[in-house]
Amino acid sequence: MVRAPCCEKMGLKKGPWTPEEDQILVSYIQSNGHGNWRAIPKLAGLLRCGKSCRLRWTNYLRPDIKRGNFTREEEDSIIQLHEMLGNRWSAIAARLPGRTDNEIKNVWHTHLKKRLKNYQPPQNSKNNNDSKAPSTSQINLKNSHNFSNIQEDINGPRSGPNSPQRSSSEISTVTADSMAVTAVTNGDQTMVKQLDEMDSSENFIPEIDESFWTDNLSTADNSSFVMAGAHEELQVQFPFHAMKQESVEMAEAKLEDDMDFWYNVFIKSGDLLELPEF
DNA sequence: AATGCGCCCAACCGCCCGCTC
DNA sequence: AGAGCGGGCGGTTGGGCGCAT
Repeated sequence: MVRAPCCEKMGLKKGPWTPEEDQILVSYIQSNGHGNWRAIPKLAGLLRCGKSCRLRWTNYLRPDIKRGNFTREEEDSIIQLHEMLGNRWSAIAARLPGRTDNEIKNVWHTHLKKRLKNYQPPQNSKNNNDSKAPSTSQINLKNSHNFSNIQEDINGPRSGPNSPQRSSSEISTVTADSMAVTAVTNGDQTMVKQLDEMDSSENFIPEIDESFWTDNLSTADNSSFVMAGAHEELQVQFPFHAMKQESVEMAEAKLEDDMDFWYNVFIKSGDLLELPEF
């Protein structure tokens, strides 16, 4: 099947959007939502193709988009996520609330590739395909920057003006001997399985399969949420709402504020764990 | 002041995938 | 089963801008 090129948009406008067009699109979507992108231009009275409308909305007009320069922490996260996910920009964007795949792609090509160029990899890197990138085991996301970001994301303001404040949220971390456990919930139910409660003589790696996510993320029973330990490998933390690839507000509404889950994904160096899609 | 050059980023293009009929 | 369609994704483009000469 050969799809007709988007040249059915003959006579339709291309190029930069004007403020007037933006206004029309925003007000239409705000009052009607976007059901069928292809139908939107007609219904809204825009001389654009539906695809152009969708891109304009998702990359620029969406209210939950975080504008402005990327922080160093965000850039570090992108580098790390790119290491894990490759050029899957949408997957990376899903883990960086408020940032779009297009934006991340641009930042990667304009800034981050240069940054990595200056990085001298250790000799005999086993991965010669991208020898300029740091190896997984050389980056530890679990640093103060990331935790301050997490705290900020939960308590605002970066989650957006409409996000509920969670003054009682807290993050607990326990680290010892390169093992760590982290859990975040709202309210007083912070559940941290202390390392000393685990059998630290073993490398405690949870069995993570499809049922792990559904069993643990869909329940309001925090106590059943199993946090994982890891040995010397990298730890990556993702917000639950980001995993769901939805806006903070949407995800929070869906969860009905039952809880926030931040969880660790432990990845063996060179043995990447594919994150489940929700 | 004029010109050239490189960078940035919004927008586009083409392809793929999943759903519906 | 497969055609048709909408939506999503990654790669690419080109206009605007700032800086250097």
